[in-house]
Amino acid sequence: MRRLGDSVDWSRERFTMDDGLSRAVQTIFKRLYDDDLIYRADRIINWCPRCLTALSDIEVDHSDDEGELVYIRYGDGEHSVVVATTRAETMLGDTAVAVHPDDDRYQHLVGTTVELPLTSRSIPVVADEHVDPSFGTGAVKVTPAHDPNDFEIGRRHDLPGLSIMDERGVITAPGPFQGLDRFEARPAVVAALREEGRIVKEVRPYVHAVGHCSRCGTTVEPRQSLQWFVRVAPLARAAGDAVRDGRVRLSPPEMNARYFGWVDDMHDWCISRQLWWGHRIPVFYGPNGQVRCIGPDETPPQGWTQDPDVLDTWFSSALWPFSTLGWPDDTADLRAFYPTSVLVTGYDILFFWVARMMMFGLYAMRDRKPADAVPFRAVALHGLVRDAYGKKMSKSRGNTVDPLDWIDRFGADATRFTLARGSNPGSDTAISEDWAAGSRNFCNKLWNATRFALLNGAVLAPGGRPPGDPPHGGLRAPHASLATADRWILSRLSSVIAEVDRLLEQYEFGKACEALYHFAWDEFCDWYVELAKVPLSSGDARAAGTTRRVLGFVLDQMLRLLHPVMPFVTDELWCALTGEDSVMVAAWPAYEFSDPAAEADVASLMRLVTELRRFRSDQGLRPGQRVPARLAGIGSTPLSAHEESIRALLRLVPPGDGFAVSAALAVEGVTVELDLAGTVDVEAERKRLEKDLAAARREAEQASAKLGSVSFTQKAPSEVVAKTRQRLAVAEADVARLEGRLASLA
RNA sequence: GGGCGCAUAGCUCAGCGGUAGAGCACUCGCCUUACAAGCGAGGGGUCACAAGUUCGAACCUUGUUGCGCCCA
Repeated sequence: MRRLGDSVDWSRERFTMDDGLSRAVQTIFKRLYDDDLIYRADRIINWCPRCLTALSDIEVDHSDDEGELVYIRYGDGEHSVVVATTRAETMLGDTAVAVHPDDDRYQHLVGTTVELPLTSRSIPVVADEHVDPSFGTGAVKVTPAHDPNDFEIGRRHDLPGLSIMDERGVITAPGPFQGLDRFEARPAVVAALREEGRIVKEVRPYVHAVGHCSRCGTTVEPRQSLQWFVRVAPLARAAGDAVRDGRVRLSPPEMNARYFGWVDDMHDWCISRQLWWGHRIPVFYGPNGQVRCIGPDETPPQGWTQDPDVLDTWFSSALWPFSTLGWPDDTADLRAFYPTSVLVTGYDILFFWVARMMMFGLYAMRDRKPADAVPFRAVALHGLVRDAYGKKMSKSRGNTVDPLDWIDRFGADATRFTLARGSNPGSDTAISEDWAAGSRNFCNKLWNATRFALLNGAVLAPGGRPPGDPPHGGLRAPHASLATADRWILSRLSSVIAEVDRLLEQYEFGKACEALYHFAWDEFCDWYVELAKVPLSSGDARAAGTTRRVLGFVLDQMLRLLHPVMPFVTDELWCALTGEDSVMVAAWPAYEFSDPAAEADVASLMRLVTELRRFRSDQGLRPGQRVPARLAGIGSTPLSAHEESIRALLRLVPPGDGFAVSAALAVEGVTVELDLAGTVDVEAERKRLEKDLAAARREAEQASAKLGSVSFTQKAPSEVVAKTRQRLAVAEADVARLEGRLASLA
């Protein structure tokens, strides 16, 4: 972060295990406990037999794995039922068989008992609506101590839970399987059942979803145990409401659906972990079975013992927006900075972290007015960084990027700009060395542009004021001494400032970068700088002076705009340009100026120049070769003031003695007559004209087809119709001109 | 199994009712005095498929196919 130039207040670095944060954890735990929002209960939880700890729902990763589906017959003859299972060993803990109440196949069994194989037990058959009659045989084994759904069925039917496995996944049920690991017990149980002729069918491999510990990958084992929970219903509702009523804005808004889907249907949060690392649960047990939650300023009675479990790390992380500001004390920081303005984070932890910060923030600050209780007013969710082909980066794939390596090779600015440029809200970012190289090239471009400006005496008005007058306040109307090109670039600058402002406001960093990139490279460097060379070398001191001021001003503003995404180069260049201390403390651009006429004129100039360049290129003329030319009719066009610029950009020299027109092009109302010393490549020119003619004809056809439709002219908005008419007129004129030119070539 | 999203140029992505765009890659020509990590020009797309709505659809609706993500 430091090397990327992140401007953060390092003095506020915090760790969730710091004293202050621990105090916040204890405080909120006690409040929740006293409000009956934290409870301890015997529940089925996700258990990792390797980490030996409970896991919350979101710490379990599901994947489709190959397993087996085994059909087992319970009971005999009339009194038998076949159940299907992927975890055969759990049958040792079955305490019922369940069927759907409307399932005719099993009506006669409901209320009776069947014999459970391999044990000497008989278990009841119960009817439960949650059984899916279409899955397997429609009858399911019920293992309340080892399956969450079965646990619920057990609760509804008052079935006992029979625990047959210890915390390491080793069978504890007395008998031949005792002491076997769950994965050893599974085939052993199946073999024993087969021996007894109870296996009806075996499907192998059977692909089904299996939960894995997100920390170590071990297959999760549902386990009934005593754990601590947060009763989330009221907290989650408040967290959902804050987004629903607009107090917190998610960006992009498409994330709302996901967020609501989560908070509106959240299971109670299992917060106890059987790990040695973390905040310990502040609950103490007395010698006579007393239980008491101890607050941060209390001391537990002598001889009491603390609960051995620790809290889920997301519990303390959920307090981050206020625990870092000194809460529970009413500190100046808390008053000044809570609610925070915007949380920038990846969408992958919207649930882990964002939803929980919302719940705890709203709960902890519930004494404030609702608008100020939220932990942040906006959440800007960005995507994940992926490789050049959009694939997830992973060590095993070997497609990871070390940012420090890129910083060494391409520079911090290029690395940072690449990341910012690829950032579109809510979607992932593909990055590659090609992009980083492109960003580095852009840094070089800025460097060279600034070099050019300084070499040519670019200057800034005192205080970085814009060129032209009046010098202060309001919409500035540049002085009449400004050239069209100057007014054009200033007008464009103003538009870009407004656009970048708008985009940054919406966290559209990629689009903001793109806008700046094109302005800086295509408009400023490729056109303005080239146009500026004319007055700078003209010997007209006044014109040169104006150009120097505009050059300086635009560069100054541009570097300020680029500074957030390219901090180092822009600071270096800006200081060199302005002689000030740092662009970091310079004001954000707010320049406003609009000159549509200048924009139109320069657009016309660009079209003319581009067309002539195309001609030169097609004719195989070297870029540096000077060609005598006459710009006939330019006097009556808006380009009349720009003949010198046009000549400079196109290397056209005035016609001398013996000037002989060998080619003439009509563009933008000007007929450019060129003397190519008689060496016109007729074939190339014919090809060029034929291509243009085909395009013009296609254009004319499209437009006239539209206009020929009565429903179009009647129903389409009049401005669209007018525009189409104009398109047709232009296209037809082009067709006529090109046909004429082609005829004259023959 | 449920929900959400995406299919646009070789690659990565913008555009989201009115003439298909960018960066990179590619082709050609250039040491044109800020920049060869550059300059100029160019080629390349029935906007996944099929119906529908509309004067008009890459864009709206429905379905199909293929991918991705989240949750069971």
